Amino acid sequence: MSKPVSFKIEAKGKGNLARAGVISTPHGDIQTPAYVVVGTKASVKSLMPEDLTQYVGNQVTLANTYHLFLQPGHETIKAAGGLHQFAQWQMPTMTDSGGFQVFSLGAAFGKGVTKFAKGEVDNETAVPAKAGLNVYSQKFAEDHGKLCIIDEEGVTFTSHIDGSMHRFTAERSIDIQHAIGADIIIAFDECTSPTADRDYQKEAMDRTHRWAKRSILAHKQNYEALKKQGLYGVIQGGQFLDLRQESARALSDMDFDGFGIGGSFSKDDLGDSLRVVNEILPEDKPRHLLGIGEPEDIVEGVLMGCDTFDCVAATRIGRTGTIYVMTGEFKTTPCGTFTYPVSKKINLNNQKYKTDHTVLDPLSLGYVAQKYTKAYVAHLFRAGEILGPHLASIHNLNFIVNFTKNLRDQLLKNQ
RNA sequence: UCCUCGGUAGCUCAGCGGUAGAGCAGUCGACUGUUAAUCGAUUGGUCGCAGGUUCGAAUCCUGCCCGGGGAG
Repeated sequence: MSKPVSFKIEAKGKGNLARAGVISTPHGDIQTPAYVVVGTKASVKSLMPEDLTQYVGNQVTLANTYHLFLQPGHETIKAAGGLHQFAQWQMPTMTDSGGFQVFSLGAAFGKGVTKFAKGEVDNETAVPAKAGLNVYSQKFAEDHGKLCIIDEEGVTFTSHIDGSMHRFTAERSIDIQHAIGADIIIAFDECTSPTADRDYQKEAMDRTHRWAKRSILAHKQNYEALKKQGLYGVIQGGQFLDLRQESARALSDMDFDGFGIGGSFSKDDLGDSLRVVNEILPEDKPRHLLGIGEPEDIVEGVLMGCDTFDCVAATRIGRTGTIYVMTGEFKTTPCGTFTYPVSKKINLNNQKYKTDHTVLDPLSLGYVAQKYTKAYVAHLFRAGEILGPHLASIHNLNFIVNFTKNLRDQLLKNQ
């Protein structure tokens, strides 16, 4: 039986691990390197799927198992004919397993910790743990300091929506992802905190490996799903390179269709973490870097052998008025493989943009970037008009999708 | 004309004897497998005016000015 998800390399970087390729899925091909747009609740916040195809230009979209399980429920999506049909996502799709919520509702809950260690944890910008929570979840959070608890078998969550209790195991996550029906599904893992020590990273990694084996078994028991969906296993190990390598070796021996590289990183050695992993992973399978996606991180990721990237940054910062703009400068990577445009983030809420009648980004070819002015979009944000977040999100996604595509083009051209 | 309620930050208001606070707006910041149209920080005021009582008044008293409501 041929695999529903396969990967073919078209070009490689010289003196590094970069590669351009094609991931084939039942809903079409993904030309890599590629940026994966995040639509957690089967919705890219504020965008229609038509906006994606017309103005963003992404090839693949990712939803979240935990969120869709809680709302509207995976059975509802299955009854609708699957995620593509339900959300009108007419392109390849992925679902994340819920492993990130083990982190965001667990170790990171209310602490302002992100999966990226950047020096000290800034408690001042931490999201209040109980912000907007229902009384049941508040009680759970008071008792446990978080909304999810891990054990060997899986994870017990209290819903952040209504406080109801739920249990995720490797098998359960796979079952739910089968019902949702994305082309690429991801084994249930534990996204660890960068504040966790080595002992804990090792413990969590080993547990994730055990869950990985169980995920494969669960997947292979569903023949229908096996024909339509590819399964990725997730590398862990945190900031510890030897653990990363151990994780890569363990996962390489398992029958996955591709790999996610997850967990926490330190800003300084993201590249090293990816390199040591991708040197070990089988070359003929796609590698997805989970949740990383600032422009320079993507350059680093591609250079170190990653094929796809998803990140909420573009839509999250866009929704509150920050956009990527190109500076007009270019940088070339030390190996000479890539020359990429230097970008910066500007906050349209700043006073100076009230009267800036230049377009969002004169250097971009994006429709929104060329069509609408900073003064106009700044006005929309001040006025609380929903069109502001909408346009800024489209702009940022278009920027980062093309930024990533440009790296692919360079690999093909320099072949 | 009388009665009554009120006049505190740009706006809406809290404070009612120990020299002022909140929300919003304004200004700035953060955001990396979305608990996020979110979160954080921060600039604004001789408390309508003039007297008085008091060690001390936004707070009590008197007068005046301005606004809402009522009576005639």
